[in-house]
Amino acid sequence: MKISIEQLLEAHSLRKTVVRNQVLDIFLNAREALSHSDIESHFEQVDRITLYRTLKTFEDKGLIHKAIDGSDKPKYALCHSGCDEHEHHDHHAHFHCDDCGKTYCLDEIEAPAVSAPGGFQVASTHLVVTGKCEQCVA
Amino acid sequence: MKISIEQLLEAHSLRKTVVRNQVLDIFLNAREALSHSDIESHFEQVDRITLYRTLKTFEDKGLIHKAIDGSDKPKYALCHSGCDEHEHHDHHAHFHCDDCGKTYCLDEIEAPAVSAPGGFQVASTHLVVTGKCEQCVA
DNA sequence: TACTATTTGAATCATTGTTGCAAAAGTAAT
DNA sequence: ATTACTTTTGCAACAATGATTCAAATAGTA
Repeated sequence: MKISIEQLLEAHSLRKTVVRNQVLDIFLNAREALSHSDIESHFEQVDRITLYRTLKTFEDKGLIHKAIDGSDKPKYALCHSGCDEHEHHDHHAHFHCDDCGKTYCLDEIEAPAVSAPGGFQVASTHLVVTGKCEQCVA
Repeated sequence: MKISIEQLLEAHSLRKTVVRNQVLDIFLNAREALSHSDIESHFEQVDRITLYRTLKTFEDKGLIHKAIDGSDKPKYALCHSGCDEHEHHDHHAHFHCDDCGKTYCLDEIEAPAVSAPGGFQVASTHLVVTGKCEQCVA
């Protein structure tokens, strides 16, 4: 059973627009996290700025999350569920391939809880794993 | 007992220049990881490009390491020891303050070993902790 | 259909980062 | 100290990323 794009937008109280539909479609068909330019190259023509704003909106509303991978440019991936306007609940690790540069969500691996040294107040932890992905190992 | 800047450069077979001395001095006196612009603002006038190259050289040679903190701009901190041209040995976590944006090395906390899913070949792991730092909690 | 709020696209600007080349500075040998 | 050689620096030019402002287009609703 597949979640429709329209349902996703509606569930997060976002208007259904052409750009948002297209961007969500790209995310739904992607197996790795996507950077701004990754998404841009899926389009024949889009306004870069609109894309920035769309990504920001999606992140704010809890449809996608930033995949911290240690690279210079931010990448995004779909949230699974339970994320909304008020809080993200993605605590899985992310894998970054040193060869091809792609980033994958490792949904099975949780970032460990950490007790920070005195004075520091911990809000969340992120685990980044680097190495070679399936394609690049072969 | 203090390690001199000259010794540091010599140990990593780097020429002693004015810019490198100044940049190293800044790192030695910093308690948090520094971004390119952080360092730039310590100078009265430097060439931005020279700074980029200096940081790259220092990282390549194992004097500093990139502190992955989930922010958009890379930050760097001094390596403690044991890092050289061929390999970095910094496996400690990094703390990123959501308020002030500063990033600190958590030398006591190690990134956990991880067994990635089939096909993925793990090279290294990084642990990023976010929250509020001492100053911002107070 | 008409009204209102949101979204989009275009222009403009700021920041970050790279590359090529000539001048300057460091290193080593005479 | 002077010379010769290599590395580093500074400058110019360029590319990519990202934010802001404003008017036109579009979505949602009465």
